Amino acid sequence: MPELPEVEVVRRGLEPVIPGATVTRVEVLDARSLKRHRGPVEDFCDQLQGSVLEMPLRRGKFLWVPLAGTPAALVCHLGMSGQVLLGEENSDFGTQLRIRLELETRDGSPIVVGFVDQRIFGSMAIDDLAPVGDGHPAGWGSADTRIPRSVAHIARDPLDTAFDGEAFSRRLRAKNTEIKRALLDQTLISGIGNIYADEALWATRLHYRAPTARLTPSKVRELVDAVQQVLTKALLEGGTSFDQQYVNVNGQSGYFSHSLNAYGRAGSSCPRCHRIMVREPWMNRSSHRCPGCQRTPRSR
DNA sequence: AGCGAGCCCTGCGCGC
DNA sequence: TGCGCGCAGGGCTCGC
Repeated sequence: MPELPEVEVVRRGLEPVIPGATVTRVEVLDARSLKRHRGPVEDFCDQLQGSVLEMPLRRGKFLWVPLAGTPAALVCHLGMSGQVLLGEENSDFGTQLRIRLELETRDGSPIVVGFVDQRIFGSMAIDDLAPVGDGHPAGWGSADTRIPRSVAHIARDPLDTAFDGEAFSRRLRAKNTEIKRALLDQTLISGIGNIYADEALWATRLHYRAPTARLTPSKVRELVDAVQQVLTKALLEGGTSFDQQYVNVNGQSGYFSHSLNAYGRAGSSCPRCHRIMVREPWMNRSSHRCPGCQRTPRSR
């Protein structure tokens, strides 16, 4: 479940059960899901085993859970197809289960966390926590001002209370690149992926190749507003799911796919101007736009 | 600095 | 039925 709303849905699902829980057993079924863990599999297991978990935090698409009384956290990225599922001792998480954690919650009940990942682009890791530079909470979820080393380069996301829209605008307009590239640059603004980039660009009538240097401050403000709106709405609807691949911690799909205006709508008419929308190859992926209201920018 | 390509992977739906 | 192809919501590294 890759973009910000989907990851936040997962974080919220973990919120009621994770804080205060003790890890009683760690099972790594596929070591490839630890590719970002610096160290051997045993080291990951040993560090987690017996740890008490704190409130999960999220910045952009990264999720982490500080380990109580230590300067370390369990870091999780879902990649393209990762899921974090809650279950019981006898729950069947299927053949794509990569990591299994048995916990005892703070009220003493047993619970199992399954990390399921079809494509194994996602990962779990134990990583060191270091203070963020600005003194604000490091992410969404708790007041903790420490961030995992491997997440420190990720910019604050547009739903973060410490997100600085003016600073983003300045950095964006100073760049010599195209707007969709910039929206997907997680070191500039985080949490946005292919779906919500296409949605925000449609909402503001911008072509994905529009040069960032030509955007006015007010256009950037409009774009940031659109991004915040689409992420917030998607979150309220439980995220975007096209299939069983993208689900919350209970395996349920979100409803936002019904609200998409651009992504996946090639061949359908634009909800605004009724021209037929197109899908175009872009950066080994796809971009969706309306040829009527998102005109090709003049060449530089 | 920015960009394109390639890589990490599995599985689905499609056309032949 | 089977095969090959293109496709999929991410991120990182490399060489130019």
